[in-house]
Amino acid sequence: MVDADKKVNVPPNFIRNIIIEDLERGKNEGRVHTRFPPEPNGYLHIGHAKSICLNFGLAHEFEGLCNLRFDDTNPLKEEEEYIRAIQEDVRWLEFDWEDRLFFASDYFDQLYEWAILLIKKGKAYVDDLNADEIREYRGTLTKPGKESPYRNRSVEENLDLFERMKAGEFKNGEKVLRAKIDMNSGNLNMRDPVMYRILHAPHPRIGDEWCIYPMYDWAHGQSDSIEGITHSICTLEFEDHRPLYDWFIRELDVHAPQQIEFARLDLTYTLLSKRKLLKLVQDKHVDGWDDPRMPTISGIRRRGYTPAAIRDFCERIGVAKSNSVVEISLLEHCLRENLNKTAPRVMAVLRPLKVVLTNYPADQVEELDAENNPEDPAMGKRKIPFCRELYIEQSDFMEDPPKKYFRLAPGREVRLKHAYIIKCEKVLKDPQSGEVTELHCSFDPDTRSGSSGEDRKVKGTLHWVSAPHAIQTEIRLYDHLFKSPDPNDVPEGEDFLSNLNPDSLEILNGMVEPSLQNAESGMRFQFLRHGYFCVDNKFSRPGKPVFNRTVSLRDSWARIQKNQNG
RNA sequence: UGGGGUGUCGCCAAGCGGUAAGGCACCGGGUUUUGGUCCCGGCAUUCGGGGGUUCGAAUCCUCCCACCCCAGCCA
Repeated sequence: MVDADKKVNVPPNFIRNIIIEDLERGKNEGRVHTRFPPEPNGYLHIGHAKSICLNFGLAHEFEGLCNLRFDDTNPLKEEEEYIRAIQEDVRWLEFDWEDRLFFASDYFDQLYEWAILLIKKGKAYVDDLNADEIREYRGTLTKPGKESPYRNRSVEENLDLFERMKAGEFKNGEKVLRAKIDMNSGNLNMRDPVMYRILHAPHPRIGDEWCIYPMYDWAHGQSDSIEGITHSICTLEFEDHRPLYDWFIRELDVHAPQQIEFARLDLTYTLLSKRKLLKLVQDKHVDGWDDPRMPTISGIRRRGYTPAAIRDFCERIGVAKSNSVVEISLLEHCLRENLNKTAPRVMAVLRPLKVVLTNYPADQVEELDAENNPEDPAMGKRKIPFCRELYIEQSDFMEDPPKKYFRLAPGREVRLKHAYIIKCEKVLKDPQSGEVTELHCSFDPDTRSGSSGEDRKVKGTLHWVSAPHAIQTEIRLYDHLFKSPDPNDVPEGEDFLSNLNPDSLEILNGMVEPSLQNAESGMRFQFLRHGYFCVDNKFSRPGKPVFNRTVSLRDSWARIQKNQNG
């Protein structure tokens, strides 16, 4: 039974429609079984999240199953570390493969037997051509290929040679096993594709057992078949490979999964190529795979993104076949929407400006009530200290303010959030630089929040912290890693590195309210009027949190200024 | 005429012969002790282009155009 509630919440897409049709026709005995098949050669990124959400989401929606399978057919590029990290990331996104963790390497024996079967059927042969020769013989996009001189060896000879390949009698590159299909096909994948290559290299998971390794094209479809996968969902570039996968399945006469291709995710201001992300890591342009500016799952996790926001995003972008580039603003919208409801509000001053309340008793400290989240009263209240000396944001004061500036200026009044209305009486400056160093203000004792005088209205409300109680904290402001919406859009002769945003990280020494003293790694907050921040899981120490800006709040004042300045 | 795909608002994306959903972005207005949130309103006479079929076409036919993928013993 398919849950009707689940159905209405999920927007329609063509893959879902295909599955619904299949189910109506009773295909696959009504089963839906998908899989997420990463290669453990790098960290997962937001593009993989789209595939994860699709595969696990569809399985969940139709009461089916989704496997996690590592396509570990190339020991030269794959590592144990990636296998570990990928599982952590999928789990963090809150998907569960239960006991169905598989590896293509689980199937190497079966694949080997099937290869022998194809040899016996005269559908595969051992080729002595080297890599360059194979390329030459393959022909070009517009020119048909030529048959290898070794193409018509006897079954017996092929069997013997293939066995000796496995036994380690030949060096890397000396021989390959190829499928015998059609050197004239317009589809290059059908021009006798390589099934096995010789690689005298240990496999990160199964060690030295093999010195011949199956190619992805030979391993992938059969792995899906073995697992009883009903819908093999993959990206567009494999569309051309489908006829080959179908050919193998037909020759082997085994369960046929249905491959369906969709367009991979592309995002503005970011790069989603494993190769390029690896380069950023290796060349130290970022602080590892989990740098908060990276689009990797581990990076955005460290940045403070929530699994719910990512899942919501993956649902909203839809699934289709046209190449598309999604604006990063949609991701940020999903994040803000989620964090708005869940993140407790606190006050933090990023760039402090001292304020002295001249008519407030020097030795007095008040404990004021502050709601933790106006969106959710159940989150309760906390106490914040208030006294004669405070810090406000430098940008919340201007000596000569422009029109529509609602903040503090000489002679003007503002409300301090959860506290009193204050009035700027005097501006102190550095005689040398002319820089504003301190403000002397008066406060109106009748206007305390929660008191009868609180309904007096002023234009602006500022956040603040009590100077003697505030905790000095490192605050890291992150921005897009690239300054161009399309990082690959560069002048002739340059590469994406020239589009790196030099201002993607700004480290500040801010002042935060005392309740944040013991905030634990990973905790998320809204810094009032600034944005959402989380406690960094790498640089924080007990009692000494470091905050990452996850995403800023929407800033309509910035927009007004921008429009005013043309 | 190498093969395989895709073209609906600035960005995604529904739609599958009955007269263009929705989200993001953007622009107005209201509420607000976050210039946040929330609320209300605006935003494609038109679906890559030309022909055709039909009472009726984004949806069917036809020709054309643009863009993406494929020549790894990578995945």
